[in-house]
Amino acid sequence: MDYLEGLNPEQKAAVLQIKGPVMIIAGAGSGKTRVITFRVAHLIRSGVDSFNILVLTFTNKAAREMRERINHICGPEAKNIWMGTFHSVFAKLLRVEANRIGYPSNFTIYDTDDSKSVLRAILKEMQLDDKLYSVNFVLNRISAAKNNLVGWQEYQNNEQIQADDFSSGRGMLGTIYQTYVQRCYRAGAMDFDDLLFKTNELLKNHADILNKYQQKFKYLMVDEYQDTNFSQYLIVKRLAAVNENICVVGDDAQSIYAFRGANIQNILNFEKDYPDLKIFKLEQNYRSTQNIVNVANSVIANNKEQLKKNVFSQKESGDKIKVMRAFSDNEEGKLVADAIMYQRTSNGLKWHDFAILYRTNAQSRSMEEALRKNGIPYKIYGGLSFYQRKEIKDLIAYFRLTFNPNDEEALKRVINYPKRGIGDTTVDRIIVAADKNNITPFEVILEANRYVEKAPASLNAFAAMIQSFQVITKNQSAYEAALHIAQHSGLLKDLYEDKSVEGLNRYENIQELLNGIKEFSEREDIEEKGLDIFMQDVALLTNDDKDKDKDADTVSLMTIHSSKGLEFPQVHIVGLEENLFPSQMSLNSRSDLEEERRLFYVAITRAEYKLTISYATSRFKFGTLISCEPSRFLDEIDAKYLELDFTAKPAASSSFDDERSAWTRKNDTYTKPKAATAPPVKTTSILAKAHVPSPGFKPSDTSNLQVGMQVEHERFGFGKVLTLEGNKPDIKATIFFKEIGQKQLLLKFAKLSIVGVVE
DNA sequence: AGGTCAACCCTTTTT
DNA sequence: GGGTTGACCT
Repeated sequence: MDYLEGLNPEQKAAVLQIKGPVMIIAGAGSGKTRVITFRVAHLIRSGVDSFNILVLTFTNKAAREMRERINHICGPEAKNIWMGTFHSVFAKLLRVEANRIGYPSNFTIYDTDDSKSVLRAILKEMQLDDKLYSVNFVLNRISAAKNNLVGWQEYQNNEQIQADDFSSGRGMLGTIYQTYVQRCYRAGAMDFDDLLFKTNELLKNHADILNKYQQKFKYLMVDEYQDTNFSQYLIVKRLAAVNENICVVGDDAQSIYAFRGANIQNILNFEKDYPDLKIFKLEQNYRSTQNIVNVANSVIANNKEQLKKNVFSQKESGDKIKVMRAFSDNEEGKLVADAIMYQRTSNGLKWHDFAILYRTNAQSRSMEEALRKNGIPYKIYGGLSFYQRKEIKDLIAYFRLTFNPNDEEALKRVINYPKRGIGDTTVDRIIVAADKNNITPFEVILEANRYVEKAPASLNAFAAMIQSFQVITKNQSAYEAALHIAQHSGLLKDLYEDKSVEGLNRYENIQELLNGIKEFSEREDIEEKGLDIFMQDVALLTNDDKDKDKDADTVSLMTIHSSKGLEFPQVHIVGLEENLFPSQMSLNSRSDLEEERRLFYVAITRAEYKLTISYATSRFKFGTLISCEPSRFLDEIDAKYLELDFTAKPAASSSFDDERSAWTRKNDTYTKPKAATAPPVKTTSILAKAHVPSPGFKPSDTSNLQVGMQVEHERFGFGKVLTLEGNKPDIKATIFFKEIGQKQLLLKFAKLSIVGVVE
């Protein structure tokens, strides 16, 4: 039992308790990952069949790393464990059982963009006020319903929900929800929430299937349990109901995903579901200095709802937490960059010892600029992932359409990209015909001449192309098929011909995706290697799943949310300002504000020995300068842990005799140098303001327009006709306009009035 | 059908 | 400040 050495008593007890319900409350930096991996290893060593273990994690990355570590201890047995995110594990399960709920096993997984696009179409068709029914609002509402296992029927029949919707003037939400579900079904698609919703449906309505998986997953572990939602909670509860070998691990203080449906009550009330529960608390923080741990504790103490624990560190007390003030977001970037430069040089550190954490992605820009100016290498984590880039989504849409021609979002994406003369009008006609005849859009295209008026010949060609792809993917390897599709769709050529920097980049990204598929084709540890298998969980892959150069020596930039679980020797938390952190959206309720505070807690506890916090007193927001107040969270830190660094001062220096009051003083003693707050200059183009039509301007009949005539154009002003070319309806005129110069106009469109014949 | 330009959101956080 | 949408032009 060598792996049990080096665990503290509490960790060891948690690892050894393999039977019955277990809850491990793991404070930040308390060795949680070790405990989980060792516990799984211990299950296997104790004779549990690795096929009977299910481990649910928050990210794919966490699952991969854990599997590697278990593999290290237990060898290849580790491969048999079902391990992954809720979404990927149950997507896999649903593909096996899809026919039981009326879905094809090759169902598409719609990502958030797809979902929004479906909703946009529905809202447009229903002609609803897009202020009242914004896509984001509607999607959130539907998502919340699904995460609470409220289907559209129940949504429509629930008096409370209906009363709420009607009182806010959004009585159509139930109908939108219904249409959305039906559209997804018609497209053979599930959205992210469906993966959990449908799993619940499956387990609830099919006793044999529930029984099958209860027998299979005799041992369950759930990581980051504080971030599970009701839908996830119920899946776990159902699966664990017979054996009750359920172990959840988490930290209520780090629950930061309530905004997307996570329910902190799942962990706070876990004991109620399992009276025999054994609770273990990991309270020793092995990551950070005492000062950092104490600061974190003092902040989180302001929250009411939490499980009791006492996180402590036995490391040195360490440096105080430095607080820097800047006068603008750009200056904040500069201060941070300078501090990193200084620290690296004077302590012989690497760039990768530093992380900059922020509340919102938009804050990365000022940081990036400062780092670039100083020649500091950096990498942004999160943000737009590889798989969210347009060109990647385009090619993947071709793949999706090949395997599931009913995938309407994929169809809309590529039917006219690259351009093949199938415009919006034709697409609209296809959709209308599909609705009318109760068939899918692709079925309409297959018989375009029958269903679509003025169907362009390119429609038939498009259908034939997709069908040829279907043949190719059956007979060729994933890589060969993918390359074939990239070439024959015209996508590769289209990108190749774009010689701009971005175009080149896009072309390279496609090459990279193809390379990835090639690697997949050549893998030896899996049997099925078709493109269809590669595609199965592409929608679930995220940023950290494609880290090619993670060993690079760079400063890390990321949102606090994506920093969860990571640690860095030196951490900068930036933008500690009211309305930014805590976010303005969180100020209305105690629970939202407490979530912000937990977020701050997470940020603080990423640091090993040096933590620097900064804020700016003014910042650009939506292109305009606003002034900012220091965050209330700064007030919550006991001053004895802090070291204020206000050396960056504007010309008119300020007096900070009373340091504590510096935060709270609403009107700083110095006057902020009046930044250029002149109204933003409207950069109207020369064209736009070129001409105001003469009073009574009216386009005249131009069928007998002659070269040399003087004309007036609605926007371009007065000019003279230089040449006329082309035949009847498509006559093109070259006209020299006094104000803007020469232009070519098609007479059938141009709004011209003949002023006179001169010369 | 397709390209260009102004107006319009917008910023929480993401599996 | 930046990306997306819709109107208008060709």
